[in-house]
Amino acid sequence: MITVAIAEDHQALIDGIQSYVRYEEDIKIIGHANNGEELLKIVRLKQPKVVLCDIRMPKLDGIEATKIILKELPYTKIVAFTMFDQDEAVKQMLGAGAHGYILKNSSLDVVLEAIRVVATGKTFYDRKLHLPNTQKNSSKSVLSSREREILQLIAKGRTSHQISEELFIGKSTVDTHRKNMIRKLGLSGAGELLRYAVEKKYEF
Amino acid sequence: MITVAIAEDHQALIDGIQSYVRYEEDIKIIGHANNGEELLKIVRLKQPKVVLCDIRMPKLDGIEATKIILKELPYTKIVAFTMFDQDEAVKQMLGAGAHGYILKNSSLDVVLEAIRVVATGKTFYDRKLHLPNTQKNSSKSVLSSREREILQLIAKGRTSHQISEELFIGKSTVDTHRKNMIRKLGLSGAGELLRYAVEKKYEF
DNA sequence: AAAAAACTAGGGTTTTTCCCTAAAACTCAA
DNA sequence: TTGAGTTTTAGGGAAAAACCCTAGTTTTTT
Repeated sequence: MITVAIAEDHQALIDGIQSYVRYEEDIKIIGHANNGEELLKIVRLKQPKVVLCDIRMPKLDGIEATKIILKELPYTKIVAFTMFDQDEAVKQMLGAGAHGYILKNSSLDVVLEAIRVVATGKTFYDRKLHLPNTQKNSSKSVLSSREREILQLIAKGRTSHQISEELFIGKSTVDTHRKNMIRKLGLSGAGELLRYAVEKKYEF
Repeated sequence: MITVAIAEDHQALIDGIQSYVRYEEDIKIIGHANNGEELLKIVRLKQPKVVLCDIRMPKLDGIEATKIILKELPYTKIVAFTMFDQDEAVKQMLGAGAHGYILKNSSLDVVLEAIRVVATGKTFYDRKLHLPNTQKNSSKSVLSSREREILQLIAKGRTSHQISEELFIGKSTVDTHRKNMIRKLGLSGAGELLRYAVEKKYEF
């Protein structure tokens, strides 16, 4: 029997998972929390084999919670369950010691699979995830890494001139990158690119 | 029998809801989509009585989708189902004609309740929601309604010139509004305003 | 080694924003 | 109802930013 605790901001999703798991004979959900602090209490008390854990949570986020849990109870297996498919989020969560990483836009079957896999001591990464191998993926993306770097700054509302100063390159260079990105992405104008940049930060 | 379509970015949540609703005799989920465009197709084809709709979705957001659906099929009841408990999101969704608004951190029982209530023609607002007093809030807002209207268009990446044509006013007028908003919000430059506009649309 | 892609950049043109000023319309309270 | 304050409207010119064309250098891929 695999005992599981869920930490998840959205009660609706917890309810859904519980309903879905109810008739699985090998998995039992022994507790759930809506924030990181609650999760810690539950884990200390009930010592689940697997923790399913959102990254964005009130009070204590999933990354910090993971570190604390693994320090206190190193045999706990932790699966990150989140909407973020971003370099930083994945990197930090894995850095904290998570054993699996699945995305909320995957089906609940993937969740069950992940729980079963990490329970055996193996790791599990969502097939939709495209960035643990940071090297290869950067080349597959439409935008080059330099372009993405510049896009990050554009997303903050910076102008080409400001960006050129931050990156120690010429304004014209930033302009060129900007132009290329607009072309690659099929956009028209600086405004649309900025909009794209801000929205894509959260990986729609 | 209440027929329901779900539009939701996160497949995991759709699976959960479907599992949860399976044994409810009066509610039947006849389709689900992971983005706004898919939702439109399903709604046109199957004409559900109730649509459960996330705000943030790829391709077409919940607000735009709601407007389109209600124009084509005015008897459809739409419930916004989202993580955002923010003025702007609620206001816009209700402005688009939504009949209910529930939060993802409420339990799935609330979802069922909302579906049943709006199906009878009534409206349903999550108890956790704390801003239906639209009058007071809009006057309390820093920006005037015209300014917010323009900010909407700025958020789409439009230039002052484009906005002036859409609103049938002079470019200089849009410029002035833009300048006043930058001042009121304590920002510097068009880029930061655009960033603000895109982010604050859903108040992340 | 050649080809392709990425990164760099200058200079000139066009577009957009920014700034100052100001009038008409509307709002709300004295 | 008068008057002060706010909102919406707008012009013209200066400044800034973006856009376009071209092109050399470096890096990566084939």
